[in-house]
Amino acid sequence: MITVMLELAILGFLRDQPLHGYDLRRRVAALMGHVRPVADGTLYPAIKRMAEAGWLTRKDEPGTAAAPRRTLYLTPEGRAELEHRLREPDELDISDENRWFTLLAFLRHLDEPKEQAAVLRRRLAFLEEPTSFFYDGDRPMGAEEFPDPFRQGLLTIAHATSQAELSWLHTTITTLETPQPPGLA
Amino acid sequence: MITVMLELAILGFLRDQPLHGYDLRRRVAALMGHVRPVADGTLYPAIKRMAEAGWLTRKDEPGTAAAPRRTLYLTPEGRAELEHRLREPDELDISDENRWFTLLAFLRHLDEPKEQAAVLRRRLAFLEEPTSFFYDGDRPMGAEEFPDPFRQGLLTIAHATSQAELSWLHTTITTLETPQPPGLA
DNA sequence: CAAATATATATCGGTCCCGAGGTATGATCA
DNA sequence: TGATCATACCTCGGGACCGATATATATTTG
Repeated sequence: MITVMLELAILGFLRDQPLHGYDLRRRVAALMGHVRPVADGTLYPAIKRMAEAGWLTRKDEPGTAAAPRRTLYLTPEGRAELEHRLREPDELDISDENRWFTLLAFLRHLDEPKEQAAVLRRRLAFLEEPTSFFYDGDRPMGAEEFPDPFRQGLLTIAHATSQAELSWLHTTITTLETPQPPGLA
Repeated sequence: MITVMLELAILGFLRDQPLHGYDLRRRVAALMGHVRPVADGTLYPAIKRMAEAGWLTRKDEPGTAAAPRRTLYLTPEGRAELEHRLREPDELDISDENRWFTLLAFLRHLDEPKEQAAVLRRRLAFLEEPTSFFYDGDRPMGAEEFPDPFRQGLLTIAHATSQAELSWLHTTITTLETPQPPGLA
């Protein structure tokens, strides 16, 4: 599960600029450290695996720093992979919440506002499904299942979260789909 | 990581009433299925492990249903373990968000409102720390790190979530700590 | 009547992932 | 000058977890 988020983050950061592993580690920690910490024993094997898949190349740079660095460059294949993963997210559900946030963090790498809006619309469609969250089948999980104030609180918080995201999605999609008058700055 | 949430849920459900494994499975799925699905290969070993730890006992009931049931009963040791875990949550951070919600779902099992409020206060203290979420050390992660509208949206949603929880915590703590006039209802 | 589905419990192989440790150098500080 | 820390990369053992599978019966559906 972490692999999917981590690989997306690596592809996204390397599209911004070439980085060496240690630097990448810092950025990944800043992005998802509080949500899901990533260990060295996960990061470095991921880099190796992705290099073998041809999504990035490694160039040794001895003498640059304290220890020998291996700078990582995104290949055209890696760039294509990133864009594929942004365009065709295969899961948008709650159990993959972290993954959705990671995707959001790199959605700017799809150049077309129309494409960006299309991805947001998919998330919106998912959130608006009555089967999404706190539903069991088609029956909402309400009073009976959550009789005490603490479970009620859980529902309250979940509802507020979902409302916040929905309203953000609506305004952002509108903005993205409003055609920009050409010739302006 | 799932172990902690799952065991808490099992202890909590069994404090309500004895259940057999399949029933427990349904309830666990209803509670955390959308957040984090739990496989059979995780649930049944957990039951076994917890029985060996002395937190629950199993009683075979042949002929009750299609297949032979093994009804699960919480032992006094299991009950003590549950209350210990509710009273002394060792982690309340974001990476353990699911765990916090699971704890909330069973907090009613601490009988004293004062004790319930104490746990909420700890969560409140954590959320109000400036080092909590979207902070890197003591520097808030703001404009520079999240330059595009999508990362801004991430911040917006996270902020709304946190505000919703904070306001709920404040009112609930106040209610819990308001002494009930004796002799009513 | 046959097939499919739901009930019900459990094991096992294999993968994913983390924590700990290993290696090495430059910088900082007492 | 010696200790300690930050930089920098990587491996390995082991535990947690999932998916698949096995088994067996009652009920529903075609």
